[in-house]
Amino acid sequence: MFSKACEYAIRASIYIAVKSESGQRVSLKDIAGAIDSPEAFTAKILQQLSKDQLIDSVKGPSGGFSIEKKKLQHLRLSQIVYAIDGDRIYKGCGLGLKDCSERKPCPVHHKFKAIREELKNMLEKTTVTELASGLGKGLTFLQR
Amino acid sequence: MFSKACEYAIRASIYIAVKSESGQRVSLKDIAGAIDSPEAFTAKILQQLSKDQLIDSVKGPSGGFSIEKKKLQHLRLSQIVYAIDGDRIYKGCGLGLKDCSERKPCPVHHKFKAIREELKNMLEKTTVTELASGLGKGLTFLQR
DNA sequence: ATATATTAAGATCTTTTTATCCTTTATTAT
DNA sequence: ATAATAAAGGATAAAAAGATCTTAATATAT
Ligand code: FES
Ligand code: FES
Repeated sequence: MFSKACEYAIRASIYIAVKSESGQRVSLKDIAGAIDSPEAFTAKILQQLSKDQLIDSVKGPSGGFSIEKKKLQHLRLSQIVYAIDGDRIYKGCGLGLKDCSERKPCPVHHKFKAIREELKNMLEKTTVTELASGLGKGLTFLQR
Repeated sequence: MFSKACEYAIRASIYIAVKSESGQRVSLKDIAGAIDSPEAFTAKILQQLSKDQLIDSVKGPSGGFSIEKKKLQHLRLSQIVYAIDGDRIYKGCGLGLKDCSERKPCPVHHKFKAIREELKNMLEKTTVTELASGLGKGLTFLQR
C-alpha cells in the first residue's frame, strides 16, 4: 500500500506528536527506537518531512524533532503520505495504466475508484493527533 | 497497491479471458502487445499462473494461453492477486508492523481494516469474465 | 570561545523488483 | 522423421527501493 519509507514516516510522526503534546522534543535515536526503524534511513525521511515543514527540527545538544502545536491541530495523514509517496495513491491506475482516467477506464476502474476514494477520504480526515491520542493512552502500538 | 507483476497478471488474465470466450488461444507475443507489457517478464508471470492452474498453456505451433470455460466461470481477481502477490494485501499491517493484529493494533488499524476488508471483498467477488465482458464491448481498456 | 550533541546532506552499498537473454522441452505441421 | 513454433526454465542484467556511512553544519552548554 505505502512504501516502507512512508510507513516509517507515519509511525514517526505519530510518535513525535505524542511527545510534542507534552512539549518534549525527541531525538532521532529515540524515534528510531520507539518505532523500530533503521536510524539512518529514518533520518532521511524526517529530513524530508522537515523540509516540507510538516515537522520541526532543531540541531545541536537537546535538539531533535517536534511538531508545533499549531501545526499539529491540522496535520493530516494525507500530508505525510503525500510528502513521501507523492500522489500515486490518488492518481495511479489500479492496473498500472499510465494514469487513471474516467474517459478511458481500465476494467477495474469503477470498482477501484470507490475503494481508493475511501482511502483518500480516510487519509484526509484523519489527523495525526487523533492517532497520537490512542498511542498515548496505550491503546495502540508502533511496534511488535 | 499491487506489484507490477500483479498488474500485468490481471491485465493478461482479462485479455486471455476475452479471447477464450470465443475459443481462441493467444500467444505470449499477442498478449504482451495487447496489454503493453515486456514480453519476457510477462512470460514469467503467465508461467506462474499456469503452474497454479489459473490459466492453461499449450506449447508448440498454434499453442498459447487460454482459460478453460469451466474455470473462467469461477475465476476471481483474488486468485490472480494471491498467486502473484501472496497474502500481503490481506494480512499486512498498514504501517508495516510484523503482522496486523487485533489484540495489539497499530494506530491506524481500525480505519485501515475497513478499507482493506472492502478491497478484499471486491477482489473476491469480482470475476475475471465480468471484467472481460466490459473489455470485449469496448467499454474498458488495457493500455493507454 | 570551545567542546559537544544533534540534525543535514551527500555518497555509497545492499536487497528486491523488474526486465532480458539464452537454452531446453513439448507440440504441431509437413 | 524433420523442421518449425511456442512455452518452460535457468541465468543474468538493470533499475528502484531500502539502508548505511561519512562529513558538514548548527545549536547548546560550559
Ligand atoms: S483507469 Fe485503472 S483505476 Fe482508473
Ligand atoms: S495492526 Fe496495523 S493495520 Fe492492523
